[in-house]
This record gives sequence, structure tokens and C-alpha cells, in this order.
Amino acid sequence: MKVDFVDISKTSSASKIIFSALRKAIIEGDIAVGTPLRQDEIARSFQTSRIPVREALSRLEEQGLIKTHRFKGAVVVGLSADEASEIFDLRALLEPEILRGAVPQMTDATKQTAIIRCNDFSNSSDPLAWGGLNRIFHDTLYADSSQTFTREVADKAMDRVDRYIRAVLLEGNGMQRAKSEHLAILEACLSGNADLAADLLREHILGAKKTLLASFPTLSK
Amino acid sequence: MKVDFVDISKTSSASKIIFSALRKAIIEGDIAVGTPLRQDEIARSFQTSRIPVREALSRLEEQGLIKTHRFKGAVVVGLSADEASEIFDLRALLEPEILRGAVPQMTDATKQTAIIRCNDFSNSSDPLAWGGLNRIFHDTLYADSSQTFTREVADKAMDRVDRYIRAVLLEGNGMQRAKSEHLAILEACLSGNADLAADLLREHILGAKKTLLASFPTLSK
DNA sequence: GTATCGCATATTGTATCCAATGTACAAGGG
DNA sequence: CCCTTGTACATTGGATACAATATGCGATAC
Repeated sequence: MKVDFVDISKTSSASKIIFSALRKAIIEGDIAVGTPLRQDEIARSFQTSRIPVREALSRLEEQGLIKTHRFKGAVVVGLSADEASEIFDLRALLEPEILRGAVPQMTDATKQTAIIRCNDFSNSSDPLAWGGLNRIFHDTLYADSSQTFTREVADKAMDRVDRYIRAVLLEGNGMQRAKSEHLAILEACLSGNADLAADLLREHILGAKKTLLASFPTLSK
Repeated sequence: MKVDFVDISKTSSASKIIFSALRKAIIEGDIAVGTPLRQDEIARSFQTSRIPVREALSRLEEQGLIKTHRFKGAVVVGLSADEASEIFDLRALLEPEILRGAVPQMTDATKQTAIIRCNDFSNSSDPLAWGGLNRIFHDTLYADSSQTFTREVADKAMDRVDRYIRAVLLEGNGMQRAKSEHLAILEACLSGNADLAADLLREHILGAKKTLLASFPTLSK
């Protein structure tokens, strides 16, 4: 029997699909901060009733991506400069620890992938893709870490600042700098120097924070 | 006009109430790991329909406290020894940083409260209350921190291990040790020595991790 | 003219109902 | 006897229907 078997039990429910789609749109900044999310409208877009939409919104609120007010609806949550700053500090705390644990575990396959992803980022000429490629590169470095819970937390922290990073990469020399810093981090990983990689990553994140804060007034206007 | 004004808009919806109640019950271990959460049963308990129950369950899953399987329902999620260990490492990373930031901001009122809470914990003769009092003491120390996002993350990490901590406090000399360590941390805070407080807290958490892991085989049976 | 009230409309929160799927157990064939 | 299959029941996912609340606008009183 030649069949492409697929685990049907893992097919997503409507609420999960809606959640993922909305999450992506919010994270990437496709839905602006403050935009109200109308249940009816979303339901129509996905050709469902409002029930799965509401479950998706519950999940999004639990992630801190939206805020709901009873009988008034949900709006996309933004960050103040202070809040963004704090989240970058948190990333600077978590991600180096993840990387420190991941480097000794890093397989050859992961290393090859990391090299490719690093190049993908450096060579991309499509500014709209930079944000995504940047995140993919980072994620690849963490792939062999066994700290799954910590990675989830770091992921959610990233979700909150993702759109701001995208905005920053688009202006100034943020992209140039990211390229060279990524390269240095990658090399430290490839040579198995976990502590150096962690230190460089920390500086990379704190540098990004500085760049972001410098341009924040214009972003949050 | 003499009226106790209360902001009606903040009265909780059914789904929020159900979420809070289930979260508390799961965190505190009142609902055992692996227990299936039947929507119908919960709905009957709260005298509602299954709709708000489902929204509460969505939120709980997003917090990692339960896991749902399509058409099969939700069960309370437990931790392996490795996972518990990782979460303690995360706490040992986050909470000292929070405390380091909180100590210089600590108001006199908070200091007084912290002293009281520390005593409450030390003097309690009701083992069932220890877990709650322990957490309240820690939270008081962090109260004046401005790192709200980091505190939320630490809170959620705590949620995942809370019931294990409760179990550990009940056996061995965990309680004795916690008392003296709390006192040392408190004194460092009162004297404004943030770095010392952070270091002591870190050791406190890592010590608890060790105690927990030693007794974990019996817990997870 | 302005401030307040009342009503129509929009939107959310929840209940009820139906469809889809999992589970357990009995019946039947080898 | 064991294995498969069919079927009744339990449970979840989602649609529809209704109730509660917010909002905007026009009418009315001053």
C-alpha cells in the first residue's frame, strides 16, 4: 500500500488556525497597535462562527499580544519605550544562556543550517524579509538546546518586540551591523566557544536595544 | 451621596472566573497531573454553558498548565525531573535580576510588609499554608520592581513548579532551611544590599532545586 | 446654543443545539 | 480463542440564537 500517511489527529482546529494567523499578523506588524479586533469581521474572514475566534482571542490575550475589555472588544497591545527596553534586557539575559547550553550540543547538521541561514540573512535584498530571516537565524542557533521551557519564554519575549526590530532594521545601519555581529556569533558557535558566543550574543541584543530606543520616539508616534 | 463605588466594567466575565479558579486549583495541586478536565462537568460546577469553560481552557493551555488533544479533551500537564530542573534554573536567572532592580526602589511600606510576610511564613503551623505564604513573601520582595514583564514571566515559571515546591516543603528539613534563607535575603534587602540579596536569592532557588530533585522520583510516581 | 436623555444600532458574552470524533463493548468470523 | 467490525454512548468542536452592554445620534428641555 502506497499512501502518504498523515496524522489526522494533528490537523488543526479552526481556533488554532485563527490564533496562528492573528499572532503572525500582529507580531509582524501587519495589524497596527491599537487596532480593534472585531470578532464578527474575523469570523467572516475565516468563514467560521465567532466561537473559535473568541478562543483564539483568549489565547492571544494570554500571550499579552492583545488586551480585551469586557463588552468593548480587543485591541492590539503596543509597548512603551520602557517596556521595550525591559524586554530587550530580558532577552539579553535569556538568549545567551540558551546559546551557552546549545553550543556544546550543536550537531553538524545544525551548524551547516546556521551557516546557510546566516548567509540568507546577509544576502537578502528584500527588506521585508529581513525580520523573518533574522529570527530564523537566531532560532537555528538555539535549535539543539535542551532548555525547551526557556526557549519558549524567549520566543514569547521576541514576539513582543519583533515588529519593532523589523522597523529598526529598515532604517540606519542596523542591517549592516547585524550582519557582522551575526557572523562573529556564528563563528564562535562553530568553533565551540560557548562562552564567547554567549557574550557576543548578549552584546548583539543590547546593541539592538540601544539602536531601537534611539529611534523609538518616531516609532511610537 | 455615600456609596461604595465599584468599577462594574472590571467585574469578571464567566470565562475569566473559571480560568482563575482552575489555574489556582492546578497550580496548588488540587487537581492531580493527568486528570482530564471535562467541559461539561466544569460547566455544571460553575452553572454556565461550556462556552466560557472552553475559553478558560484555551487560556490555560496557552499558559502550559494543561494540554488539549483534539476531540479528546484536556489534561493537567506535569513536569519531568529535567523540566522541573530547567524551570528552577530559569527562576535562578530571573528572580535575582528582578530583586536586584527592586531593592533600590523598595519603599518603607514594602519593607514593613516584607518583614511581616517573612514572619507569617516562619510562624505558620499549617503546612497547607506554607506554599502560599512562601510565594507571597517572594512576591512582596519583588513588588517595587519596575520590570513588570520579567515579573510576569517569573510568575508563570513559578506557576509551573508551585505544586512541587509545596510538596517539598512538607517533607524533610525544607521548611527550616527556607526560613533561615528567607531571613538572610530579607536582611540584605532591608540594608539595601541589592547584589547580596540577589546572590542569596539565587542560592536559595538553586538549593530548593536540589532538594526537589532529590525527592522527585517519589513525587512523580 | 448646550447639556442631558432616550433610543437605535453595533458589538460582545453566553446558552442552546447540531455535527464530528473518540471510546467501549458486544457480535460475528476465522 | 482471538481478532475484527459494527454500534451505542460520551465528549468535543463549532454554528446559531439570544441576552447584556456600549456607542452614537437626534430630540428635547433649559
